[in-house]
Order: sequence, then C-alpha cells, then structure tokens
Amino acid sequence: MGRSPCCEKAHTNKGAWTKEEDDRLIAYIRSHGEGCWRSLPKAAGLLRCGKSCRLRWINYLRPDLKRGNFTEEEDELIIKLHSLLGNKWSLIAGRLPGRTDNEIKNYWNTHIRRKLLNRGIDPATHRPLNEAGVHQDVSSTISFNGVKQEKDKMNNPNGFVETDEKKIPAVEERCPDLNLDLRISPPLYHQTQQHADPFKTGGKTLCLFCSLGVKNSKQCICSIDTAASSSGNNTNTAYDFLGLKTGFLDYRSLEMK
DNA sequence: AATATGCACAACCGCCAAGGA
DNA sequence: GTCCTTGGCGGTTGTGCATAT
Repeated sequence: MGRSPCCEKAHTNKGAWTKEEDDRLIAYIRSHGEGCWRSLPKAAGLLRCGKSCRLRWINYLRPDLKRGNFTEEEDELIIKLHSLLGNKWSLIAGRLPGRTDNEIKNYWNTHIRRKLLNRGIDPATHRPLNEAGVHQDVSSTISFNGVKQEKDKMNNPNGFVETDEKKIPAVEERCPDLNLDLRISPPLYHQTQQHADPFKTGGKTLCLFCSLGVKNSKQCICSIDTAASSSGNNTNTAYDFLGLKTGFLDYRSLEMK
C-alpha cells in the first residue's frame, strides 16, 4: 500500500533548478497566478514535480523575499519565537516578513544553534546548558515531541520504540543531554482568570495563536476555553504545547512589531 | 598540491490535515 | 462517513565551496 506519488517521478527533473526553469516558473505564475501546483508544471512546460515548483517559488522566486544576511534584530526575534513555538518554522517565518520557513530553519541549524551554544544556552530548551539535563522537572519544560512519543508508546505498549536498527526504550528519548522532552504545565485556569492579563481584550483571554496574529488558526482555543470554563468543564490537564491548551504560556516577553 | 573536514543552503522526502467528491 | 487529492510542513539529505591538515 502507500500513497500514490505526487507526480510522475520518472519524467521529472530533480536537483538544482536552471535559470531557464526559473524563468518559466516565474513567467507562468506572473500570468496565471499561484494555482494548482499539481497541474502547474505541465501547464508551464516544466519537467518538475508540483511540489518542487511550489518550493522553488515560495523559497526563492517570490518577489517579496528579502535576501541577504539576517540582522541582529531578526536573530533575536527568531530566538524568542523558537523558545515559544519550537521548530514551528512556518509560524516563525510568518513573523519575519520576507523570510521563508526553509531559510529560517537552515539559519537556525547553522548559525543560531551555535550562537546559543556559545552563550551557554541549550538551543533546544533555551535554558542554560549546565542546567539542562540536570533538572528533569517535567512540569516546567515544554514538550514538542510529546505527541509523537505518546503515539510511539501506544504503538509499543511494552515501552519500546521500534527503529530500523534496534529497539530502544521509549524513555530513552528523554535524553538528558538533548532535553528535547519539554513539557509545560500551565497555570491553573482560575489563576489566569484572577489576574489582570495584558492579552485579555474586552474581558476575553487571547490564546497564543491569536496573540501571535495567526488568523483563524485551527489551534485557536479562545472559544473552547471560554466555553469550557463557563461550563465548569475544565478537565484537561494533559496539555501539550501545540496541541494546544497553552495560550497561557508566558509569551508576554515577546515583543511584536 | 592533494586530501580531509566542516559549513551553508538548496532541494527532496514522507507525513499530516483540510477539503471535496 | 469514507476515500482521495492536494497543499503544507518539518526533518533530512545532497552538493558545492571554504578552510584546515
């Protein structure tokens, strides 16, 4: 079984794009706009997968892209956003006009990671390196891989995660050196109700996504929480970061321009 | 000068979710 | 409700260039 391929791979080019291919793609999108990526290659006379065209356009050919080095301000913003969102590169890119998720992802992996390490900060947790791995206080760390881990555990109730090479204990993912298992334990809901909150507008508490300006996010929990709290049905304590009932994560230090 | 190693980044792959039939 | 298609995302790989040995 398996998914059907997104395109006929036998007849598509791969690898670096040529100038001619770029020109064709640009010309086509200029005259027809961004439409169906699947049919675009054929219509544009390109021997490329639709996905490949989309990626090329979004990451390199779009006219509104800002090329060149990242500024110090952009660096700091990326770090802040990453500390809040984790590897949600598209969300981070959404806050940096002219930058793409791929660009930010690459930049993070090649520059910022090292920059943080030089500062003695664990890039995965944004905590001091000597602290990471020492305190396994799961109530105060943020989980980005918790969902997958839980899925793995369900698939492997004996507590082992299958890999290509061997079985490893599921708990091994909580490698203290990496400290990737970042969980957050949000404040009790009534606490957020009791305290004045700068993200409350008109008596309504904004969730993380709304406060970040993510419109119509499927993750938006503003209304859910309002309903839950009004009905007194606030039973969910298994919050995960982007699952995500974490509208009350401390993102207040984030300065958006 | 030749080779090894590291770095930067473009591109690909596989998975997932949304939406339509 | 189910299946299929499509777009989008994050992780990973491939490749060219720079630097070190």
